[in-house]
Amino acid sequence: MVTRLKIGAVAKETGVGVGALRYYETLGLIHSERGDNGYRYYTPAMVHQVQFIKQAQTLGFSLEDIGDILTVHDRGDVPCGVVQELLQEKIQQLETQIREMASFKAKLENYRDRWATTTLQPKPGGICPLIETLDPNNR
Amino acid sequence: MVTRLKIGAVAKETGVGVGALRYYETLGLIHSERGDNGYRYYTPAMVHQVQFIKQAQTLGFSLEDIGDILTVHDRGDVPCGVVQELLQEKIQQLETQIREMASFKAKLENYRDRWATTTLQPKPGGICPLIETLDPNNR
DNA sequence: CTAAAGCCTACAGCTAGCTAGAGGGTCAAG
DNA sequence: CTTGACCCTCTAGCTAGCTGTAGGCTTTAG
Repeated sequence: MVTRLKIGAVAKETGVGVGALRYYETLGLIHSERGDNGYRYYTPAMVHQVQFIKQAQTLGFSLEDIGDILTVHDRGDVPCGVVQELLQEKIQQLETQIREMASFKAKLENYRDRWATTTLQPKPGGICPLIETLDPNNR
Repeated sequence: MVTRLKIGAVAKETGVGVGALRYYETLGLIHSERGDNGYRYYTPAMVHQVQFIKQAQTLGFSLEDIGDILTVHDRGDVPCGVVQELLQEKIQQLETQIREMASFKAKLENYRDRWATTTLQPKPGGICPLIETLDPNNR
C-alpha cells in the first residue's frame, strides 16, 4: 500500500502553492497519477522532488534548468555533473552582469558629477540640457 | 506655415519604430494632432522630444520616469532637478543590486568550491546530494 | 488610373513564474 | 444529508517595452 497524496497535501508539505504545482506539471517538472475522479495523486518521492525544485531555485536556477536536471535524473543518471556545470554558468553570468552594471554605474556617476557644475537652463526649444548634451553615440 | 510630419517621417528621423511612437502616445509621452484623414501629425519639437526620450533611456530611465520628467516640462518648468534626483536614485539602485548580486555570487562560489570535494552519489530516493544538502533555511 | 506604400485601430505575443477567478464536480465531517 | 473544503479545467493578468498581424482607409509616385 503506497501513500498517495492529493495536491493540497503536497502544497502544505512543501509550501509551494497548488497553482504552482499544476504549473510545474505543465512544464514536465513533476508527475502525478490521476484517480477516477480526475484528481492528481502524488507519491512521497514527488514531495521530495518539489523540495528539490525549491532548493534548486535558491541557487538561481530557472525552471528550465531544473527541468534539464530532472530529465537526467529521470533517465536514471546522476545529475550532479549537470548541476555543477549549470552552477558555473550562473556564476559566470553573474560576474558578467556585475561587471556591466558596475561600468554603467560609473558612467552615471560620471554624469552626476559633471552635471553638479553645469548650467540648468534649457536652450530655446530644449527640455533639459543635461540629457540633451549627452553623446548621441554612447550606446 | 509650420512643418508637419507624418509618423513615418518621425520614425525615420529618430530611429524609433512607428509602433513604438504610437505606444509612447498611449503613455502620454508624446502628442500629435490628427488630420481629417485620421493621421497623426507631428511638429519638429516632437521629433526632438522623441530623441530626448531615447537619450533618457540610455541612462536607464524607465518610460514612467521619462513621463515624470516630461510632465514637469509640459508644466513649463525646467526638469533638470528631477533628472538629477532620478539619476541619483538609479545609481543607488545599481549599487544595491550590485552588492546583492556579488554576495549571491560569493554564495554560489562557496557551494561550487565545497562541492568540488564531495561525494556525487545520491542517497536512495535522492536526486543530487549537492542540492539536497543545502541549508533549507538559506533564503 | 493604378498600384504600392503608408496610415489607422485593435488585438495577440514575447519573457518567467507564477496568482487569481469563473464555473463546476467530489469528498469528508458532523 | 448537508455544507464546506477541496479538486478540476480554462482563461486572464502581472512587469516593460515594445513587435507583429489582420483588416481596412489614404496618399503618392509613375
